[in-house]
Amino acid sequence: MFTDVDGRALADFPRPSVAVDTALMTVIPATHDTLARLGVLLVRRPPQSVGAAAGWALPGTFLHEGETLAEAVRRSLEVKAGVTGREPQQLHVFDDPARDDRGWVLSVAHLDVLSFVDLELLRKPANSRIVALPSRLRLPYDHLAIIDLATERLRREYRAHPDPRRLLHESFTIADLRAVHEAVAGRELQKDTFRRLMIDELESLPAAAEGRRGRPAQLFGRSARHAE
Amino acid sequence: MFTDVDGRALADFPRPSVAVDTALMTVIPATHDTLARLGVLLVRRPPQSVGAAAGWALPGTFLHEGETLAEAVRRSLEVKAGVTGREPQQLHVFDDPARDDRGWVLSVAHLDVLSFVDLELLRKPANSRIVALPSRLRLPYDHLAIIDLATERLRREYRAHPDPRRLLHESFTIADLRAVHEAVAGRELQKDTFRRLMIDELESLPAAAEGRRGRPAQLFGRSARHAE
DNA sequence: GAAATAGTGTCTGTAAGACACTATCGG
DNA sequence: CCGATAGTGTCTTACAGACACTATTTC
Repeated sequence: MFTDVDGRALADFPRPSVAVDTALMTVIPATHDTLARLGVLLVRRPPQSVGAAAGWALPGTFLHEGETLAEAVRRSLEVKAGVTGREPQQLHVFDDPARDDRGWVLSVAHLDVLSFVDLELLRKPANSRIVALPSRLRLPYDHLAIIDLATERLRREYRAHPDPRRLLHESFTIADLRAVHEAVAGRELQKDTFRRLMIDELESLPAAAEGRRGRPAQLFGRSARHAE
Repeated sequence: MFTDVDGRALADFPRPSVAVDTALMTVIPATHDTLARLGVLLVRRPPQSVGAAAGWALPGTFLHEGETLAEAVRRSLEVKAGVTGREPQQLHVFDDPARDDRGWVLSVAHLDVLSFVDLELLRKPANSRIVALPSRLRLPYDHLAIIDLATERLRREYRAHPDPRRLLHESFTIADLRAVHEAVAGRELQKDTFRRLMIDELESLPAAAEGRRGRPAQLFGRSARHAE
């Protein structure tokens, strides 16, 4: 039986193509009649794609030589959507040998997060769109599974700490923070419980929010201890 | 500037070698003067290894064509240690382009778990050893980081559920279960709290443990609801 | 009975969930 | 004053941690 050995020349083995696919998530702000919601960036698939209908997909690319996965993720976001990613995080390797009919392609799924404002300022509208989740769109390959993994990961991150991915700016009210967390969680969070859970990791600033109805809210920033 | 496109021929891109490395974890039973401890399987590195001293390492192999990562993990355990793995689980992809001086090699780290008895019955003693953790051994590549990731993952799995990786047989006492959980956690767990945490997911069997000192303990099995 | 281990009663502190109340703004 | 939003007091429930007690076996 044939078994490989560490010392054997690497060139003797057929090698897979390695791709990255990224769920670039954001929180779509509330409008007058909808709450804030989680969203994901999709890019237009090139029409010359073989074996699959043109349409929308997560941004992805093949890993280049001498490149790390995180660099490939940032490059694919830059090239496909004009967006600069921040901290791509690995989710899972999809490895079904038959998952891509163009050949043997492993895909390393990633999560990255960007604020809606940054995303809208950077992205190329002709090539990309942001869809609210959950979406009824049909996506190719394992892209729906990637979005589910990304959502789950993000929810866990946001469960016990204030805006760990920094979707908000330096100062914000607890109501702002709660709206973001509710969008990520996909459900309403009780205001008193939420406040008590987060307050320990926030630092109150010597200012209050202006230009809103009702009692002005205290502004907060991330406390030094938890700002990382 | 050169940018790849999905439809471009895959063969045009240089491809990395893809390896798997596995932390095959077990719980080393208690002896008369030591508590049960977490252990990991190491295999002897082939002497012809280039660029690194021969010694001990996690079992690993290169991914073969048409193979899934989990299959490669099982094959590497079989070939390198004579052991049949069960449910390899991905931990992380190590992707530093310079991490392996033999060339461009990505490594997908995995975790698998096997009971000590099964492991000792199967493994080839000349090629492999089981070391208790934490270990002071120097290991090549990212293998120490893999072991840390594996330990952390296993600890989370064992925090709130009875023996999810089935290191114990069908029936066991709560003391047996606690010994395993203490080995995984790396610290003592209080017996009353532990019992109350686990009891809901256990089913008491119509038998008691025999051949031990003191009051015989109730035997339990996994309750149907939580057996998965 | 003594030693050893199994199993339980119960107190305390913490924290989530829930509800209702008070506080402070614009108009 | 009213409407609106911010922020808090407090009750209930659950549960982890801790301690001490009872229970049942072997020797």
